[in-house]
Amino acid sequence: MSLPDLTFDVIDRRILAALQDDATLSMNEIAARVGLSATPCWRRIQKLEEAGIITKRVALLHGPSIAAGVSVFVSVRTNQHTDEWLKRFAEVVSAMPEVVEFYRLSGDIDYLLKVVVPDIAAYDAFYKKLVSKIDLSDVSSSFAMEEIKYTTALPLDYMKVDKRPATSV
Amino acid sequence: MSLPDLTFDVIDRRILAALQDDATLSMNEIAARVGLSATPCWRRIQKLEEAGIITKRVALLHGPSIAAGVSVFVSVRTNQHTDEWLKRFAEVVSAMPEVVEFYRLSGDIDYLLKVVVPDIAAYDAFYKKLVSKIDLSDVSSSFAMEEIKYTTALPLDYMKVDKRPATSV
DNA sequence: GGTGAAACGACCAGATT
DNA sequence: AATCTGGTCGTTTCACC
Repeated sequence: MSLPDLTFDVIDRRILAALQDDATLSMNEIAARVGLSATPCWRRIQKLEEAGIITKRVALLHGPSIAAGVSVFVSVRTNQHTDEWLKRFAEVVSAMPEVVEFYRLSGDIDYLLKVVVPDIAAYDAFYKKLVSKIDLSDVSSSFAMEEIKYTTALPLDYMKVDKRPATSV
Repeated sequence: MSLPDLTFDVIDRRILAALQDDATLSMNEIAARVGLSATPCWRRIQKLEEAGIITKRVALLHGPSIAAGVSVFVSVRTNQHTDEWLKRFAEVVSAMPEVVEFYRLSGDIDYLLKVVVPDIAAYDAFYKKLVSKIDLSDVSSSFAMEEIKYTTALPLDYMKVDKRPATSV
């Protein structure tokens, strides 16, 4: 789903950058940071939310502290390709809380899952649960030995920015 | 980095669940939801932040609207394994804003990157930039055709929970 | 753990540049 | 469009029970 094509200016981009990094900033802090006063800044943020550009605000947790410190990437290949099977597969997998990301891919791997568990034993249990629920022809797992980078901040560098006297959003 | 082992009770878990899902909830809303009044609830959240369990609060954006709608998974195999090379690799890749996740893996693939770009052409440019910066023996890319699930919410199901008196409802 | 209250920030309206 | 001012309302935060 792609939304109505909007145009942004530099200020909008700065606002998004700030909020992507820290959603606890007060209106005054954001306003100061982007070079605006509080009110127009607030209005812009309202619009960005209404337009669905800002989708939600969430707290991020430290995995290891809550027994969710091990990430596993699961590659799935299948020979089943009916709509029926696919629908069920998507539902079953999406419902599992350990699965934090789930994509259909191009290339020789059909699906990729990112799974978060406390340890290898728990992954084994997860794996068994998974394969018991659906028929998968080929599943292969890789453990993340090290998380070198993880960010929820999308690159804003590709945003088309209107140089205009700010008729934005 | 794993933090001092704390014990949680059911209330803490509920608080984390709420905040993982929606960080805009007011103290009163959270308090009501977890069965507590605002102040003790606020104190718990303070502690969870101080302890580093809650790491940050961020806004999530709608990728397609900001020209960041295409995810690519990049598998890297290398024969270089010196600390020197590795350090440089980690630095160079981490500094690229298109790279939103970056792991060292077990198994036959050494590194996995999740890269976000606006389109295939931009990925091609990214790829060229990447390989120009560091020597990589084997790089293979898969495009996400469909994002079936993406959540920043870690599973709380594995948290060890103290059944202690701890609470009144 | 709870209560009450002061301090603060969000939100909105009106007037102005 | 942006800014400023003012005022209300809800929230956060803290001293105290």
